[in-house]
Amino acid sequence: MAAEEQSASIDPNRPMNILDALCPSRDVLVDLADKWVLLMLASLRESGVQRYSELQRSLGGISRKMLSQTLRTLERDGLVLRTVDVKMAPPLVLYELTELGREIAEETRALCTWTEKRTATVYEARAAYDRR
Amino acid sequence: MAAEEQSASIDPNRPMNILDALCPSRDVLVDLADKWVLLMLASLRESGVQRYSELQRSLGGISRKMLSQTLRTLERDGLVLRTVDVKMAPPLVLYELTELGREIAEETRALCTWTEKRTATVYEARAAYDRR
DNA sequence: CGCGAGTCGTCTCCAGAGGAGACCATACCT
DNA sequence: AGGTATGGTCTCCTCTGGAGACGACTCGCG
Repeated sequence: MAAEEQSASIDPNRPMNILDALCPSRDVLVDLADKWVLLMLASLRESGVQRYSELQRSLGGISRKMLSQTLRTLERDGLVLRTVDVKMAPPLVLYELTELGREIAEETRALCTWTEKRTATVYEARAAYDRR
Repeated sequence: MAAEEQSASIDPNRPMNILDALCPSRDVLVDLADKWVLLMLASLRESGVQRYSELQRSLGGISRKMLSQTLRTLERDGLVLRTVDVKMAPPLVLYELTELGREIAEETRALCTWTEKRTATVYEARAAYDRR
């Protein structure tokens, strides 16, 4: 563990401010502001519950390493619930959003739909920029 | 430029799907799903227009390198407008959101406010996870 | 019965991204 | 003259992310 600049503990009197590098909320944002996290939230929001390998096929292009890592981050943050059925072999592992996870997945939905809707516009802007 | 798996050109017939690694929209999402991008959108949304050094002070903890890099990405994507006043010395450089940028900054607002509101809950979830 | 395939991961290796800090030209303030 | 500010770029160096191997187990197929 590095002696890096660590966010202070939560002080109910000081308002949360994402722009402040030392605010605890910055720490949470860092977890969320990630390609795989947003895609995972989207996939689990649509499908309800998925197993490990289903998620891998669903999130096109994700490696097993990032799949495990992202799932554990979200599980630790209380956004994803992991359930193992030990009776099965190979074990059946299921992932689904918690109530908190469903909340944030709802908030990030707009980001995804905007992206899909505006992709063509962004592509045109890029082409125009590159032409200069 | 690597011969990496590149997103295909835009086909109006095929619907956009962020979960597809080859869909052009994935490419746009990758630009947006970034800590500094979300913070920059938030800062410019609040302040309207800011100069380079103001932005650096506003986005707590950002390095000049990432500031320049993020600004150029957003400018290329058509989300940020850069204006230079050459008459000034040292030159006055201003950054502001374009119309497209204001659109996406509006969509990401919910993500930021949710984060600030739910930070305490996430911190509790992390503590509970780490205790096990 | 042996073989390939599927499940749910972990481990190692390597290239690339991100952060820290130096450097630069210019101009203003004291 | 020296310190400060502006808007960057450039060079390190570390850390992260992706590719791919490996593992233990079980099922279906021929």
